[in-house]
Amino acid sequence: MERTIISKSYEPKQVERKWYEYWEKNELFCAKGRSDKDPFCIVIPPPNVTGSLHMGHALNNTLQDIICRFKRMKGCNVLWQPGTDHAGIATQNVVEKDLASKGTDRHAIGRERFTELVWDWRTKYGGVIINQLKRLGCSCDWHRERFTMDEGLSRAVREVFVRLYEEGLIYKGDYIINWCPRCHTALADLEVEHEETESYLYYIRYLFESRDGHLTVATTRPETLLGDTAVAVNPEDKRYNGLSGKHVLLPLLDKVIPVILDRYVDTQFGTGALKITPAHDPNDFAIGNTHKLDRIKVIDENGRMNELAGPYKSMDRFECREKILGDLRQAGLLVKTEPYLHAAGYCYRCKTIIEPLLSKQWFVRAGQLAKEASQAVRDGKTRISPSNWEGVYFEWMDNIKDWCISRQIWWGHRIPVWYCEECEEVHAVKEDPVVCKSCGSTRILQETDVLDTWFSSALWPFSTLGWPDSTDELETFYPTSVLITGFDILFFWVARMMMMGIHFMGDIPFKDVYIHALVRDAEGKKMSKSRGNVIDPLEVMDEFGTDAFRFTLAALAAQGRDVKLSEERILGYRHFVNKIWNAARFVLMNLEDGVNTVSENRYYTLSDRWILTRLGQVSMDAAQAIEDYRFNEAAGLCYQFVWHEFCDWYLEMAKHSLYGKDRARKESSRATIQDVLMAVLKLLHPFMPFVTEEIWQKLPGTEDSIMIAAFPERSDFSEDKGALKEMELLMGIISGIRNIRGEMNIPPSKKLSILIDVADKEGSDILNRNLQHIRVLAGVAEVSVATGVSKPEASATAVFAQNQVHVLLKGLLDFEEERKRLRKEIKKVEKDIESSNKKLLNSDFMEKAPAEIIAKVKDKVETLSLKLEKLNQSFRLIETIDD
RNA sequence: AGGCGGAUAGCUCAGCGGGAGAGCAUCGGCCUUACAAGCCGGGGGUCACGGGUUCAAAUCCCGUUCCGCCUACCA
Repeated sequence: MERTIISKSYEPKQVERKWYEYWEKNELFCAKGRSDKDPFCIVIPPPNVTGSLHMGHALNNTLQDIICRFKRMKGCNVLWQPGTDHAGIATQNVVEKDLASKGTDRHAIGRERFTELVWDWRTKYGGVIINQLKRLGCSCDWHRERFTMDEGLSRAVREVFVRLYEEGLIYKGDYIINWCPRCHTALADLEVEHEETESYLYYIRYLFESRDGHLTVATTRPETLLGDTAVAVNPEDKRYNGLSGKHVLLPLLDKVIPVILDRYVDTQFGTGALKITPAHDPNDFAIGNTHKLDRIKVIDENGRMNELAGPYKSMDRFECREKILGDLRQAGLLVKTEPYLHAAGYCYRCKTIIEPLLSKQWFVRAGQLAKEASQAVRDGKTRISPSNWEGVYFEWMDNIKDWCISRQIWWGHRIPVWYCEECEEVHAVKEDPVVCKSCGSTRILQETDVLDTWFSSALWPFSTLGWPDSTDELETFYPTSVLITGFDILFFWVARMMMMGIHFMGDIPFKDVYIHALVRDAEGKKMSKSRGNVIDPLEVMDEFGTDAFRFTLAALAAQGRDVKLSEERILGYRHFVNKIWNAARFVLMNLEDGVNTVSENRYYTLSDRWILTRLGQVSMDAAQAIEDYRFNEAAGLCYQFVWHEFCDWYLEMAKHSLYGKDRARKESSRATIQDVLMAVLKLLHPFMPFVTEEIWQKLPGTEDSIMIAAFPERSDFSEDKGALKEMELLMGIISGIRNIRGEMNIPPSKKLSILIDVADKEGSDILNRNLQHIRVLAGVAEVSVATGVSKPEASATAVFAQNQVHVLLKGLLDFEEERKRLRKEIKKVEKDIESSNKKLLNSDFMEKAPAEIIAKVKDKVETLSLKLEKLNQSFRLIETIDD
């Protein structure tokens, strides 16, 4: 590797691609099927093949990568299992759109040709998101990349389907489902989005069969009255006493339908009379079942009225609504129309209004599966954090409904069920059959529906590891360590993986689930294309660099809080990246001429001992924060430590040795700043893989990637409490002088003379050993340290602990300024003392507060009182002096 | 409708029982040979409002207001 002085600022673009290729080429992301190391495994939430990297992906995968890189450096055999999801409806939509632009459609070219085209599309574009993840630095084991429709996963899907079918956990049944007339498929309840929609509530008169009166019902969907098979009222509703057994005439069709009683009806809403259309409304369907009503389907799969709609046949559902309203008006049956706001269901893919339709669909019986999945979390086998999501999970699991798994599209796993046309036998089989197993007929037809996309992703944690075969990977990595995902797919995906994993593997799919926040826009809105409020992560990476972007995401990823991304914040962290770059530049410049590493007879200065101690502490704290998924805290610790301790104090103090005449110290210091920098790089690497690798490789003696370096441990650094204490004093004194300089507006070019009145021998030794640091860091020319000196008249004074620093300002001191400054300080200290004293005078506090708190407060008052006394002395001395 | 979360410095947000914090912005002083994407210093907050628990509340509990999200079968 080239070891030259590096440029003044960090240029991410040139660097990122280079190192990613290097990592891949050297197989640093590869996991071992068998290994002595502790296994650590994350399965990626597979992005849709149609996907393009958005903020959600960026956050999700950054967090995963941080943990994976961290665990690798901690010595684990890490498998980050990547792959993509075939995303049935989404992908089919993309290809259909393409066909439409060519003036054709899927029906014209047929199922076989169409799926071929989708596969072609996938080959051509399916890698886009993968490359974007690489851009983000994701350290997935790409050799193991899987696709939910590849051969192995398809085999797993069939195995699961057939076994569930044989166990009676999959069935086909009549049900009212959410139908998207545009996508032409059933949608699960979860795939329906509810949005407040302005509509009208129509009051329609249903005459009694005897024509001696009427009932008025309120509805938002008058067109469905064609399929009405009853009108329901609440049995408790006094207005409708004695209606039991009566019949009414369906308006326009004059069909006789019964009035039924059902407690479901809300007496407060509308007129308290509810029309029942079992074939086109989920609630009506349920009521229809209890009252054994006919189900008359009047709207077809295209959203048009069918032959049962009589005169309205083949009209569009909305067109029909207008026509019916007109006819009702004419017949005098439309009583009134009120504007009405209600939540209408929309297809989550294409935003078409959902039509509840009666149809035959395949279902997974979810009850028992959910119970076990729920229990596993109650037993603590799988922990969900932040823990409030456990409640949400239980709520869902305990009220679960059967899962509609069939979709009427062509792209997906075709349901492995064959119908025999001769004996009407139904077979669910793993291998495509040639003849009917029962009667031997060759006239067998496969089910045309495909499975819900989530069916295959539910198997992801074990299907990707080789199931149903027994493999080393399953043996080593199942259950996986942690699943990291957004809460938006807690039900879609996490819950179902739990059910399937427990059922088929006999064990939970992951030990931890970490639910992170959603990235939102400035108003807290979910970013979405349709809203036009997306910030493109690729553009952000272009502008600020990937490391800055990743660090921003980590720093903002506080548990349980949404991330509202701002460019300013990213800019701030780009500065941080640059700061690291320049710290490295400084180290490299000092290493350049000659000796690089001194391993023996190292001379450790105070600042060396201090920074090494701090490194141990920070490394431990940061590691623990990552382990606990407190990414923002880990990032914050690193930021604070690297910038304000490593750069601002340590490197500045190291200059003394580095620029000094003492050859041995100089070389020793060179070695130590390199050691410290290397530890800092390792600490930061999980967050900022690129810049840390770039610098790492420029340092002497680093032929291997930083990826395989060991993450700093506390035990790597000796803990020197004395160094912490000494530095505290030194920093306090220096800060005191700087504060006076700042407040007095004394430019740094003006060197100061100071007199330090030190409390004890120990302090005086410490300061005397470090006079040079005081000179350089505080801009002091003359300094003397003594005990019990009196304050020179023309001086400004700072008090730290029990020490006083007098800055001599002969002829310079603006006494009024200094009085102001001291008064401010005195006031602050007095206020502090007062509030603490109040506590000490409170007998309840003294009785009930823990001893250590009381001791702390006492100690504080004592220290502050001494400080106050010294400040007052200083103040009195100049109190009456005029300029 | 129910559930969940939020309200802290001008802005974006940490902190969630014992000294009000960060980044950005702002003000003052500095081109001090790693970094002006920088260095040094300062100012700025009845921690939404009202109650309560506690020796002690930004932090826990109840209520109010305003915001956001999720779930839901009021046609």
